[in-house]
Amino acid sequence: MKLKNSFFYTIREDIKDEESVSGNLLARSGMIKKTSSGVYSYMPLGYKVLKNIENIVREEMDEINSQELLMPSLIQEDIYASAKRLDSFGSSMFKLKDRYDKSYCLGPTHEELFTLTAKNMVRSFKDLPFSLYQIQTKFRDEARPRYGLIRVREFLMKDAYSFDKDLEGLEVSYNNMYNAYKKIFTRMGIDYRIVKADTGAMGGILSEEFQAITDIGEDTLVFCENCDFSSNLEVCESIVSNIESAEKKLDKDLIETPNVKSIDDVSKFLNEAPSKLVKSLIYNIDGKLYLILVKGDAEVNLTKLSKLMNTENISMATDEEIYKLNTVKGFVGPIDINLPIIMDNEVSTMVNFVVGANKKDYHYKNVNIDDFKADIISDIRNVKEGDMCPKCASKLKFKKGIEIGNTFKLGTKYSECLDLVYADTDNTLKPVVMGCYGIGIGRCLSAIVEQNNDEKGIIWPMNIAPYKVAIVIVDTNNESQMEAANHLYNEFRKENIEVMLDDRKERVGVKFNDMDLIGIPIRITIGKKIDEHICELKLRNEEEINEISIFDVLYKVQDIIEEKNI
RNA sequence: CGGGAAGUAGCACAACUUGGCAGUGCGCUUGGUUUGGGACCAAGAGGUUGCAGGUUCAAAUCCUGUCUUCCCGACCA
Repeated sequence: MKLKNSFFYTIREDIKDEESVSGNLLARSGMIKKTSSGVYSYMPLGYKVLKNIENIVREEMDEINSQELLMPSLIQEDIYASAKRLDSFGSSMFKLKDRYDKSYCLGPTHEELFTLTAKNMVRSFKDLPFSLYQIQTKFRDEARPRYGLIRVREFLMKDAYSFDKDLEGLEVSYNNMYNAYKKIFTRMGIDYRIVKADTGAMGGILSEEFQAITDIGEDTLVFCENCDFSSNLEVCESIVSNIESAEKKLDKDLIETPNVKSIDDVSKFLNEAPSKLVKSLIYNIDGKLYLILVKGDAEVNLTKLSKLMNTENISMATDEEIYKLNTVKGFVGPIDINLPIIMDNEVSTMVNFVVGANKKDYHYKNVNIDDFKADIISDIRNVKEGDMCPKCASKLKFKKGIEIGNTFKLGTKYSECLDLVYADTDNTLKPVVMGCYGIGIGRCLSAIVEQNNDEKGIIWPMNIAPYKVAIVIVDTNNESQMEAANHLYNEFRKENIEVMLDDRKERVGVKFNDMDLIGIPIRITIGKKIDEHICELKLRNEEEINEISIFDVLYKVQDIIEEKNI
């Protein structure tokens, strides 16, 4: 592409509306443009990057014999009713009506449609296994879009689905996909980790997430310092350690704690560590109130609580609901309260602890678990950094990540709901065993930028860059420079090397800064020394500038591209 | 959905408190001087101050409503 006479712009100052590094750099480099909250256009340069990402995905999907197709975005709403997902997606589904008042939605995910599609073909065990995928726009009405392309309401997703006759088959398909994903993210140059995750609205047997490591990540990931254990915080099992050995005091003490409400306040007021207190929270679980107990320095894990109680309908009790109970907000405790109690298993290791007295301005000291009755005792807390690894008992540490891919062993959830069955060798009808596998294309793009940038702009990995080479002409009025640059440009094009020719009538500093901002990996500068057949070669991620003969440039560039391509 | 902030030229912002010609920097146009890391001088173009209503002789400024965007939280594959 020749920059003169093309659609190309950059923005010099920070964009007020884009706080995240990736969102800001992508907007400033003229790659994306927001049209409304969580909805973006890809400009020519950004679209080239997007296609490069898509192509890596396509190549690796082809490699494992997954076939591409394309489904609609406009979908009759009742398709989602069959697997009871109208509720689980609920308000995050974009809904609309046609002129006959029939209900449609913009598809948030496509398990149902793919399952129905498979029914067109699957009759017998001989038709299995196979896998299908698409790269298509998904719509989710996010409560709060943020961080540029990372959490958006309309986004490109690669979603793949595998169809097998049994769990052994699924295991093979799943592993194929899993390995393909590893190759895909490695080729994109993303620093990622794989963690165990919640199956959420997808349902099924197993979920693993591919997480790009970055500080603005919305997920907290748990790793072991010693072994290969990894998990998303929301499903990470907590191990009970540090059983307190002090002797139990027989009598609890009622103590006055005027206006001392939060764990922090109580801890300071009594000069006791938060780990000597028990946090009492009232939750509304499926319409019924429960008292939840965790150690003072622990957090309740809603995913675990939700699984334990087998419902997604969980929220903190409202002030109104608490007001009706025989307790006072800020002084809630397990003693003499008329609520079923769900206690975290770590609380059972505590002795002589502090709880609210269900009475304004009072707490109990020296309380022990014999002083009340817990109805359910289970792991309902988040692990903390430094806690014991569930696998090897070493210490756990945290990192932040962006979920860029997710793989699910779905099992037969959808095939049973939608009657996708096959005749087995014994002529009995069995449900097809499915897996589903997603990659957020736009999120990959953002994650790459989050991980690859400096104060000057984006540093694209070779495989992703919109153009691999930028030829910068120092003086566009100089005929020999123009001629040499154009000649080189044509040479590159002949060799199918994606090249950008900066032939704009700008000062050279402007061109250098623009090429740095948009992150082109290789820069060739054609300047004064062109009369001696010398030009300059500089890599975006290195400081050094090398003078080389114009006749060697093509081969040198080919070498660099080959070396950096994965 | 709860809390906070903000909407003024393509971008970033000032003027608002105390109502009185709509401003600055970058970018853009023209001319000139420059020319290897975001040049300089001069002259210009560009605005329904988010939108609607109200108060007033007069509203970017005060009042009411509304829309939009961002941040923290809730929610979320």
